[in-house]
Amino acid sequence: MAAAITINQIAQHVGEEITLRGWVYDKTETKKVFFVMFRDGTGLVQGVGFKPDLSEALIAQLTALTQESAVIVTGVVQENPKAEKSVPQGYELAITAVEVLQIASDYPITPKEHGTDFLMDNRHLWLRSKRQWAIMRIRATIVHTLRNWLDDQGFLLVDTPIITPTAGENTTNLFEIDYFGEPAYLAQTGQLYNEANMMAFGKVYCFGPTFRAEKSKTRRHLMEFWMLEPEIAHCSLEELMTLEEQMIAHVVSVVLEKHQAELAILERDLSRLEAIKAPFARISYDEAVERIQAAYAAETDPERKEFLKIEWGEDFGGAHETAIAEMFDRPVFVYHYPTAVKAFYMQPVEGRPEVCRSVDLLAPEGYGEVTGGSERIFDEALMDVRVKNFGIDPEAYSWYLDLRRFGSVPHAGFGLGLERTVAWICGLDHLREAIPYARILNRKYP
RNA sequence: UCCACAGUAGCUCAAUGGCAGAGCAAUCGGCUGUUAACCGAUGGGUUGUAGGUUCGAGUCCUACCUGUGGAGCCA
Repeated sequence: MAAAITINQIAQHVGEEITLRGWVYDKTETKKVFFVMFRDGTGLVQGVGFKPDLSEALIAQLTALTQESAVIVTGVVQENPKAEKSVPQGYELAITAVEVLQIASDYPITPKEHGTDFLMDNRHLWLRSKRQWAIMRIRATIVHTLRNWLDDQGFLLVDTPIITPTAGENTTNLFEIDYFGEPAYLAQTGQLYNEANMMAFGKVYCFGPTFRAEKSKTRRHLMEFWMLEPEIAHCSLEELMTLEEQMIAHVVSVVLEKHQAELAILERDLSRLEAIKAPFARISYDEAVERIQAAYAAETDPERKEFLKIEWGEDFGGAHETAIAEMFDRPVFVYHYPTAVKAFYMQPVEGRPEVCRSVDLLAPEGYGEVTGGSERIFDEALMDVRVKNFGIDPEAYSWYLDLRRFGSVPHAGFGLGLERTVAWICGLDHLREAIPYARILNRKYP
């Protein structure tokens, strides 16, 4: 019995007879030759069966194989530069034996084109496709790299709860659940707990799913998405930006280093990723508004022009973010947003309380806001005023207000939307492909 | 919630108000180191639902359902 290996190890076994455990990805049969593409989760390799060399029994087995049938296949690894659809490229398997575990019939996803609705209904099967394979592997690397990088920088992972008694940011847009007769909510953010954890451990982060019951119906929104949220004691907004740009530039470089094959499958423009080097541009909200207004003045298409309209004080829409991002070849920080459009806990700018010490990072190519962060208010009296003005019940937040009473320090933090980061790095046109099972408006199946 | 578009074979789509079709997939046969292979044959339909106009509706009208794209909201 030949040694069982995985396809990603195949280059180390040229000339050897090996065994693969996987599935049939595709099959072409001619009078003389079988070409069976196998996948095993680690890669794709074409198996070749030259009929005159095969036993009748093996020919019968290969004839019966269908797309997505489960097989254990044995063969001799050969180099073949023409095997360019394989991953890794350049290898194929001369089939010597096949053990069939299950014959699949009428697999719904064919090599031809399909519509979004059909693919989303078959997401559990769609994940087997080459493109989804590439995305999920890059997503895993992004998660791994982000966490490792923070760990190496002295951050401590401290998990925050998913079931929470009160709203994190916005009082609407919460998923309410029945907590033994009491209302509770799925977390929109771990940030408030993060601040408590930061006071305990200095530099912390949480990473987990967050939930927004927004009736958003765009390519940039999910009801359930994963967020990485670092929170740092004694950190200024400028230091926060430096941390973010180093972290993100590092993640992009690791993906470029480890996932050339996956990026090729996704047909990603590598030059756009290779440009992602720290430092990133930093512009104020004031400057951003001026730049958008200039773009508005220059825009000739009346439809596009309408979306670019903006007055100082308004938050950015998708078109505004894209217009700003298009002016740079790498992500751009926009800082000091109007206090009125941001959350209650953001520190006002000294001498200019109408803007706050907040910063969003806009990804290139129209991928929008990938991080949002700020310095937090640490003065107890100011926090009390803000809580009152935002109509927040101080009783429900008394544990949070305690943080300003017991050893309050200046601090800052941000949240990074994982799916937006994945979509940007992979060059996806919709967030639904950036997460295994997307929860989007009116869709929770499968 | 609002705006726009769409719903016809397993999938992707055609069909001036007048016989409901093609490609792919499936099945069968042929052919070729193929890789979205190619060639031939076969099977496959309550045209999203309900109602209306009409001699006649996939097509026009009304309502609803579902989906897609976008707005607002946000990461």
